[in-house]
Amino acid sequence: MYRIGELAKQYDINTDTLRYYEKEGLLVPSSIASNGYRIYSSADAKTLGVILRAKAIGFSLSDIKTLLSIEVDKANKECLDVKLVVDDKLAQVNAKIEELQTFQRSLKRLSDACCGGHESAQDCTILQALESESLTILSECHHD
Amino acid sequence: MYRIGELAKQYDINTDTLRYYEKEGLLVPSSIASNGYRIYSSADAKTLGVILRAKAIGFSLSDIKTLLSIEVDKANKECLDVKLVVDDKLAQVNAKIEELQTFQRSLKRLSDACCGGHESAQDCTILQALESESLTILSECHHD
DNA sequence: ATAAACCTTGGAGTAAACTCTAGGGTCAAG
DNA sequence: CTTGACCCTAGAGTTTACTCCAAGGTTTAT
Repeated sequence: MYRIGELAKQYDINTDTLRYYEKEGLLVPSSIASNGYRIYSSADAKTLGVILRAKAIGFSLSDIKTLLSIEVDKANKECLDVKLVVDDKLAQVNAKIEELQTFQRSLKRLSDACCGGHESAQDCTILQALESESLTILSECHHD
Repeated sequence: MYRIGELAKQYDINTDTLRYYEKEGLLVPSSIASNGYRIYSSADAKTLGVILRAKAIGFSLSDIKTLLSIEVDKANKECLDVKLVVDDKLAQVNAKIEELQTFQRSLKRLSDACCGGHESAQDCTILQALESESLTILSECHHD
């Protein structure tokens, strides 16, 4: 049994974070002492471990809430239910990566076209590209 | 010369966005009519074009502000100044991509290890991985 | 004269995941 | 009996880039 400060220290997080997780329904302490203090059981601590690990992998608190709801009703859930959450997240991550790679290509093309020297920025190709309506430097040429 | 609604329509954005850009110091209309209406010049419109293109590439409004401040003082700036902004952004994007690729690998390993079938989630490898303190499934084995 | 369409300001609301503050109660040690 | 460390609640603040709202002034057309 731990008080909020003990649990927070153990997992190196803020006590406010724990109160926040409670408000969000992620981790409700299993009991409240007569003085109003939150009391966390070892099972609560274990759940916190799951939350923190899932967060480290990149799940949002909302994803984690779904995962935990499956966890508590494991017996009546299928592997499929769990895998769907993971695969959905994977699709989101893949989409985000592709979006960023598009930015990356644009930036690289911009950077490569610029001498980056002590010449006046008056004729800088980067500024010209941003001023030009066609953004020729950035457009990928899919035609030959 | 355009009124706020005309300029917004021309670039297919909200008038509130223009007022927001003004508040942020990105695009201040070159004059105000006697009735208090904002009046945008063609130069203002051109600047808005730059802002919107830079945004499409992935620059934040704060990045764009830096870029614009260089732009207005081009003559006294060097290519280097411009390139530094772009390269800095490129480094941020690269870092973000790598972070996401780590998530991607973790998620893929999690997903691949799960049958995803109608079996009970009781023995689901994904849930087991999240419950396990070692996260063995997720850890990359750099040793042989 | 009046309605529609435009403009103004100031301020609130949105998502995400906390973090911090104010003001106060609880508990153990000296 | 008071000091310090801990706990409580409610609510505001953080970041980014807007979007929406209320309450009102202006312009244009009928």
